[in-house]
Amino acid sequence: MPIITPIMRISKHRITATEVARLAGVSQPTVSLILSRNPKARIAPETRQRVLRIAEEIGYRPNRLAQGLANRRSFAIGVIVPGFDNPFYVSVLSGAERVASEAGYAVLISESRQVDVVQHLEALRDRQIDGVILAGIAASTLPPRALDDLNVVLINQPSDRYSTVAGDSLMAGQIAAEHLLSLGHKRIAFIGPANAIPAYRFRERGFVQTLRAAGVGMPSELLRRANATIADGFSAMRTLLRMPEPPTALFCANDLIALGAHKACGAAGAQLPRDISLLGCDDIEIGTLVAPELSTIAVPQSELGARAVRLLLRQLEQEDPMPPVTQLLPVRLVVRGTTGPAINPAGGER
Amino acid sequence: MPIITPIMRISKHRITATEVARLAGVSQPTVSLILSRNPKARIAPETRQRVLRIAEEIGYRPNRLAQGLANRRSFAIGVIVPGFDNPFYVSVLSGAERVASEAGYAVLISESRQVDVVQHLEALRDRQIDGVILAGIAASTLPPRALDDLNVVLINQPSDRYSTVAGDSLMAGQIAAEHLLSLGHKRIAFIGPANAIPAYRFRERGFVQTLRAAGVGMPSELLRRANATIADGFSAMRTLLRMPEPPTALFCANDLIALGAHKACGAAGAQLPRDISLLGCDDIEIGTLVAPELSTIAVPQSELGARAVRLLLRQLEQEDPMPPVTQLLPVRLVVRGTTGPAINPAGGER
DNA sequence: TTGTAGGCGTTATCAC
DNA sequence: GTGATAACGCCTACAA
Repeated sequence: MPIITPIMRISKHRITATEVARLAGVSQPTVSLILSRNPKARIAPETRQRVLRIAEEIGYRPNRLAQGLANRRSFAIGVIVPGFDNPFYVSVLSGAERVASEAGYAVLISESRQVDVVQHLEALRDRQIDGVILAGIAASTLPPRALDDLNVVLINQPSDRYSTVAGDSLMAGQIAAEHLLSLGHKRIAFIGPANAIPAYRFRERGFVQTLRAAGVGMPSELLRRANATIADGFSAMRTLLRMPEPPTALFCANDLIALGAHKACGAAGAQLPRDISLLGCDDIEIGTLVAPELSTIAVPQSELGARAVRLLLRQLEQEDPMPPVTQLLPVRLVVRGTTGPAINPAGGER
Repeated sequence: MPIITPIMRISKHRITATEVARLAGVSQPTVSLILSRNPKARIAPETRQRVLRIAEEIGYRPNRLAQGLANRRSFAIGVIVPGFDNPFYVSVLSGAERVASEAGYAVLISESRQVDVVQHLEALRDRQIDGVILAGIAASTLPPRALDDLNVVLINQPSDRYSTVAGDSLMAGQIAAEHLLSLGHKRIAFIGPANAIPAYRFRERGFVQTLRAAGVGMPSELLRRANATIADGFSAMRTLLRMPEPPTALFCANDLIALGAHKACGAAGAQLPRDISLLGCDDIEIGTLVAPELSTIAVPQSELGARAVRLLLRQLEQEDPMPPVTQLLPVRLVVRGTTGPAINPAGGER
């Protein structure tokens, strides 16, 4: 143990509050009181100044782990998403990270391909995580107690047990239908996942219901199932294009599917939007990369993440558990290059 | 729902090692010894069994914060990237997360737009982070002591102070040049960032040097500066296309730039690859979305992240600081639709 | 206004 | 083999 000047450190030795206290000639709790806590603590101004100065001088920084242990909280939140291959979740994460880090919270990420969500949750629990944001993972598919005594905010799925931030998926479907109908389309298809996360189901429901209300049915062969990926969108679209009487318009449960469909159209020589109108949902950035650019329903992705964190943090302040709240964010139609007027009003002459 | 034995907790009350010890009739440190540590601990087999059984029964899980405090480490690593708008970093992150979480490490993310890297680093330090992975951020641009006594692995940049995992950028440039040369191109351009992270500079250098070695110079008007984004790639390309004598081939410092260029070609009516050959670098997935698909130099993105974490973990095992190592991963040419033979061998007849 | 005592849940170091 | 005892660095009482 080196005998150096009182203040100098050869690094390595971490600077603790005790250290500061010693140099300031006060007790360690006093330092703690001054440094981190509510300004209600009544401290002699001069003492406060001295402690602050010394802390500053020797570069004291509280150990968050120790704080966590004492406080029984970690000032960290977890964000669980199904995968980063969907830019939607990346944007959500980005928004969440921004707000969280501004508030001094760390963000622990887990990319969970459905199966290991439970393990990730346990790992987060072990770290005394303050809260968890679940995006793209249906809470209802988790084992019953997986989320117990965990502060949770869901993204894009309704729930009466947990707080939720979501884009208005039902409305998205409705807007999509209205757009395609207003263009004169009558033979309209949908591609979306089968047993998937709630947002997709709502988009589908809103879409189909609105069509039906307008007297435009959707024959079952025009309702295609595909996972929410480019590849599956591609093959689903190929199937549609090979039908004797393909649809003149198509709504996809998300942009990835739509981009797959876009590609399939290109490969099959179908002109967008002349031969077929294509509409996605989410408004991920790469939709503007393809030609023609993808028409879509914009969902405020990073805003979802940002709000989810704010909601979570608000829940953390309260000590009595808050009743779950739901924030439904508006979506809006973004018409770009892949939707246009129906050419064959009655269909069938292709 | 299991039978409620006297042991059952009404939740809330966290189960601690002391709890287990009490039930097993041993001391708490003994529990700790049995549960978490090296099997070298000599414990009576029956005691061990009993403790393990009870721990299992009441669902004991060690508090990672407490472990961290005692161990002076957190079993967490930080990953800092400039932004998630470049899919390259997302893939790196994804690879890193996978390996880290398999090893029981948490991943704290920071999306740092250059300015606040230092603050993020301090926040991570406060959390007793075990190590940091820096991707897309030039270590040399950080203030001198920003990385002090931090376990660091850099991605895609050389360093003699820190360990590094990188794609072979020099080679990437060389391969790019050889590919375009072999197609017969003579009038060749490059678009890349000016004062940017090392990888881009090396790609440029390898490219230019190889061209020069082949006797093909690059006039300064064919060397365009642009940030590594789609938008900037777009406008740089537009400038090139408006020249009296545009290049017949083009290499971009990364795929985002190339995709912007791709779009600019589409907008200007230039046919790829007939009028111009376009080559990107990275091989991000969306390069296959556009038509024609983007030719590129593939960099093993998630592998970079995965290896960076493995390297970091290895460094953590060692207690004597390891000398920094550098792993250079091979890159490879991926010819898709945007590169083809030169039409005007001598150039100038366009 | 400040110091003392005790605790958060682990791990490490020793005696026994 | 096992159990006290003492850290780890902070925070919350409560007493002075």
